[in-house]
Amino acid sequence: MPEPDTASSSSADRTRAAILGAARDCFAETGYDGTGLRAIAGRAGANVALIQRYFGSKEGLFLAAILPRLDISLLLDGPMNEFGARVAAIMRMKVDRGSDPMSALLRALATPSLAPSLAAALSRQVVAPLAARLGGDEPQLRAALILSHLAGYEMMMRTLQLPDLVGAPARTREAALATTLQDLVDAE
Amino acid sequence: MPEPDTASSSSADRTRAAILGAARDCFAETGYDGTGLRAIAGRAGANVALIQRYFGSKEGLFLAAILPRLDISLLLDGPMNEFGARVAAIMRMKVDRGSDPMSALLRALATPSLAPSLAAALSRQVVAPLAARLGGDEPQLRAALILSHLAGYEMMMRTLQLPDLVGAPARTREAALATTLQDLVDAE
DNA sequence: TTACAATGTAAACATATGTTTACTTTTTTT
DNA sequence: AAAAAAAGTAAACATATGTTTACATTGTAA
Repeated sequence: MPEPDTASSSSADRTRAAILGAARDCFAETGYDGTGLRAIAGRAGANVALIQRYFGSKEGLFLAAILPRLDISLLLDGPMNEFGARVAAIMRMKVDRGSDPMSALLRALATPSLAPSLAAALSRQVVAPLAARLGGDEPQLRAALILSHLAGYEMMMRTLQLPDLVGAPARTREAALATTLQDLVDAE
Repeated sequence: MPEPDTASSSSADRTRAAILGAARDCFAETGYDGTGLRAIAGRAGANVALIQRYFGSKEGLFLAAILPRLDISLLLDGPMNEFGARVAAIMRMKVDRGSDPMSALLRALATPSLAPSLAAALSRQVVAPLAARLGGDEPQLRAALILSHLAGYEMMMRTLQLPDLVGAPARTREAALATTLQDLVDAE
């Protein structure tokens, strides 16, 4: 019984990983409801039934593909008095490649059946680590508001592509984003 | 050929209105993808085929039900130096009844096919009127950021019900929301 | 009352969905 | 090499979807 949990190995692990990767791409591009299991399987070069075998259900696949990638350590890597500018810069770099977990998660926020799982994961993996780096009062609330602002910003920028936002000068837009985020970090 | 465009009248206008109302409720509760036309028709006490007759398609019904209700004049009714507090208060009152266009629209932001229509409507009916009341530089951008923040806030509060947000003291939460919004209004 | 258009109804259509079943091929173990 | 487990495949299942068609009912005008 070989059990290479994290490392990769023969066949099963390869297709498992291929399915996970294809799922991340599809969910990010067309959302949770808009993605069919056959599209994922086709993209992964695997059979549809293998999704059920390895992940139990569509929801199980989504959670397995997205939740482990919810990591904000990159955003927290540095002094917190530069948090706003740092996050704004990282957001700019991620605009091109839309297959990341952030896009997939944003598009899944509107799916009621996923809400409980996503809320718990965001609270534990995003809000909690961020709040731990915040001083002042109500760090959890302020961390949640930072997440809210980023979620709204990314949704308007990527999913909706609101012209008033995407059409604004990049420097001005990023400066405004950085200011709002930093204000939430520095709130008394 | 009676054509009572805005006013109401016999039969056809009544069921038309019933379908619109039921659509608003359903879309707000279960989202765009999660709502079936049969659910709307049943709630309206009408036949499914009438939806096609009166609104052409599911997308046509959604747009007809939501877009005309996108009105922020209530938020703009008052001095702009109290904008943040005013909006925060209004948001609190709307938490209970979730059948309003805002909930429906939030849940539809993730549906790619609706994005172009929604972006145009939000830009024209929300961002533009708000920007017209803002002084300073880049009023359009700042208006779009205000909308983004509200969208993220409402999504985390209602759809996701993020515990760090809904569990925070109401007064503190609303004060923080008001501050962020007012800062965007007053930005230099 | 007879025509005609408006309104409403029931059923079928075509398709897509997530999931399951039965089976074949490949790999590993004995 | 024979047996057993693992991995992969193809097809069916049950259901739900948006949409369309053909038909019945109602209301109105001639």
